[in-house]
Amino acid sequence: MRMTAASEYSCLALLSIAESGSEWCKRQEITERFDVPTPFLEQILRKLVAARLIVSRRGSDGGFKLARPASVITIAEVMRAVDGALAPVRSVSENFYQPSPVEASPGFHTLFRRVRDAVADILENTTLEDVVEQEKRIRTRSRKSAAAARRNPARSRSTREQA
Amino acid sequence: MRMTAASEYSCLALLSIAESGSEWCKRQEITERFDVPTPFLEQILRKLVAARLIVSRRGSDGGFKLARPASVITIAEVMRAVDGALAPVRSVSENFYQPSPVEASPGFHTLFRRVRDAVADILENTTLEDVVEQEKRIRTRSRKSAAAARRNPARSRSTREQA
DNA sequence: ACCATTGTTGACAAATACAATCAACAACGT
DNA sequence: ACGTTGTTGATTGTATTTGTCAACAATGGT
Repeated sequence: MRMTAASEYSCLALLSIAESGSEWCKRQEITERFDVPTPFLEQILRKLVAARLIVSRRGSDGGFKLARPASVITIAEVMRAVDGALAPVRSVSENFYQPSPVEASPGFHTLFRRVRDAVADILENTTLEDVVEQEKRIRTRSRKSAAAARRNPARSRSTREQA
Repeated sequence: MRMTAASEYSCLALLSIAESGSEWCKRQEITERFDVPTPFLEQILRKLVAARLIVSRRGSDGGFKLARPASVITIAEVMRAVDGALAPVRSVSENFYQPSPVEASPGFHTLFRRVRDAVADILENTTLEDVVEQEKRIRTRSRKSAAAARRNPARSRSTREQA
């Protein structure tokens, strides 16, 4: 019930690219920031280009940019482009249907359909922009709490959790 | 983002076993009903026994029974016993935590955590009994609609969907 | 025109996980 | 004792995942 490393990396790559804004984001920026094996990242970026989520430019000032604003790229699209179906079993997939054993059981079929819908509901309604915003908020918050911790170490979260 | 064939089969196996009630359900019943490769089913049943979800008895009147009432076996337990984590990435798993790349992004980490919670929420709160009940209801309904279809083929669902 | 930089492509290889199989064995009921 | 049924461990084939490589193509700067 899990996604592949490739789709994890693709998320991180898109984060870097999104944060680069109108600048061309180089592969190297991504591999350095997130420690992704370079040639593996190549493949992943290829898929993202093929899926028209990003565009690329070669040359000394080349790199990658989002093909459309982050606000209209859903994470569901990303996952589908890289991993395929969102559904736990192929037989309940909307976009990648294939027969599978659970079809023999209406009860389980319904259940897994609900799971698929729950996952899809989240990922369809979360855009890359949402994630970038969330990312900013959390980074700001942790800078603040780090500052607070320096002022008063006794009350800080990490100190408490040592206990 | 999908579960394995093994956990699909394990669901079907548990359905058969649950429906057998206090009777011992034989392996053969399961393989015949759902067309599961027999020796593969062995392995799966082993895991279910090891996870103490079912108990077994050898001998000419042997077979498998639920280890506890279907009403206190959640599908989440089943999936964990056979497939491991419910989470899309190991780093957001409650029961099978392991480091994984997305940890480098608080934004995505939060998102995938939400996905995990949504899935867990469904599977933790659905018992095997719920599925069996659902199964009965749907079978009754389709018998009724089959009867209805015989009375008035023009309005039946399957006829409409041919269009 | 040339060069360094950067992305593109396709093929390839290693590692892992998945799915399936088998044979010898152990318990149980009659 | 006998047949039935589950148990165990080892093993195998295959697909997928993950990672690598080398040759190539475009771009910008000099």
